[in-house]
Amino acid sequence: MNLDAIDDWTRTHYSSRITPELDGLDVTLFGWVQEIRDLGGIRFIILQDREGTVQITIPKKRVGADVLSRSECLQKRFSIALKGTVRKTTMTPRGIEVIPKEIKILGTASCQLPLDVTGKTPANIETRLDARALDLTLERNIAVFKIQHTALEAIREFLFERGFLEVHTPRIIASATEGGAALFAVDYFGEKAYLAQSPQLYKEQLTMSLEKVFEVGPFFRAEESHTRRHLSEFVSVDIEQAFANAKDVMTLLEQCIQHVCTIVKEKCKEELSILKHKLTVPEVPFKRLTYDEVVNELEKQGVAIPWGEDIPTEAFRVLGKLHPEFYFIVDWPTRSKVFYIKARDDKPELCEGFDLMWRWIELVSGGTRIAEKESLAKRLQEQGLNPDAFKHHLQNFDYGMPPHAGWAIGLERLTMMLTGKKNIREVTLYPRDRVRLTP
RNA sequence: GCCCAGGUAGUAUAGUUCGGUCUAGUAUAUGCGGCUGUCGCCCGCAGGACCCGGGUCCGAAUCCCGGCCUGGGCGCCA
Repeated sequence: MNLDAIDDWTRTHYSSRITPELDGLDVTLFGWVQEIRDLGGIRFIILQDREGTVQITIPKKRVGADVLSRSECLQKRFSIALKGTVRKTTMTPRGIEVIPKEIKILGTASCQLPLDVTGKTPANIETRLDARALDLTLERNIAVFKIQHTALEAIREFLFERGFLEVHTPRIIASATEGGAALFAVDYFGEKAYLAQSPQLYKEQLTMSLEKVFEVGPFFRAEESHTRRHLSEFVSVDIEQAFANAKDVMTLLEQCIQHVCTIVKEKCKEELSILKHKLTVPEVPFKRLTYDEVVNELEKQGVAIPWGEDIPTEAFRVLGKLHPEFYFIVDWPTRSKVFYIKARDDKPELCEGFDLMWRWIELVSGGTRIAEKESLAKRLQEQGLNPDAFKHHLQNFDYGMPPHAGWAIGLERLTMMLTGKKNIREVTLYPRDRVRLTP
């Protein structure tokens, strides 16, 4: 098929901007054919773009020969441009339609698509991810990522206003930053290197200079996780603040979460309604449960956890039923948290780390960090890590490391909360997990 | 890594219990034809599938074994 050139055409309106008030106006639209309904003498084409759809109506006897012949060639997912006149009508749900004067065919598509692009015949997640670029054209999927975008915009706005600087730390690193999670190895000019699992040590170092920093970026965990809430590559929203402790950053966090919910609820009404998701703006402060309280609550529910142990998923699910919204878990046993979390001065067996839970899912984790070199080296050893591997990090503690604290939000998990999606891969454009490396 | 469940047209499913009218049904998608107000349009026609390999049996989509793939759960974690 011969394709048309765009020439000097430019879009005048997105589909969603066509309103009855524009009756009689000539517009130029760009987009894709989503659906064709041909009734014989009249043909309806649903034109889709990023913002929605609009009906193009072709009364066959009343349009030019060129419009007629081009419209006959159209198939689903063809990308097209058209110039036409807006017409107010009572015969479409939105009260408008566009009568084309000129159509350009800019791109074609195969006739048998791997997914139903109108979204009426739903496909399995596996089929959808295999054809993810096409899957993402569905209105309900676009809605997810518009919400994610809006959430991120709200977070940035919130942090900028409070004087945080956005930074970028290395993704390629020489050794483990946290010890625990497994790393992906990469070849770095013949040397062994790793993909970063977290910006933790770098953002801590930056509190010495930039004081308040945040970073949004992908991190990598080579865990063999096989769940609806884990990815091998995920996006973390990390902050770190000098001259602050856990209490300070917890207040910051709950305000940030509240702000995000407020903004998303306000700006994404349409998207939330497409997803049929009710978002409630949480009240602050969030509940603060201590580890001991949690263990006691769970015991009453018949779930026993030996003191000092981490809380297993099954127990979190029970906990999520008891606390169906946001809640912090604080005063964790020191030995259950990563090495850089500061122990309490009064009770060293407890630490100043916290988790922000949403129902049963860990959404954020953070805490006051150890700012003193000897304590940090000691904790490294206690956790079975080699302080020598961290000497580049440790030496910075000789140069004026301020007391500091911070947290990290799992962006995809936050998006799950905001959209009501139950599988993290739904809220990831191109998810990477134990078994998926493509597309 | 461990434990469950499952693989049927492009997509989503019925059928598998208890092997035989299954020549594998349905919806949607696709192709062709018809239709001037559809909006999950409608009507007619057509083509399109039992994951792979082995076994049991007169006979396997169905039972058995092995493999591959997928989904979910656990552990780990955000």
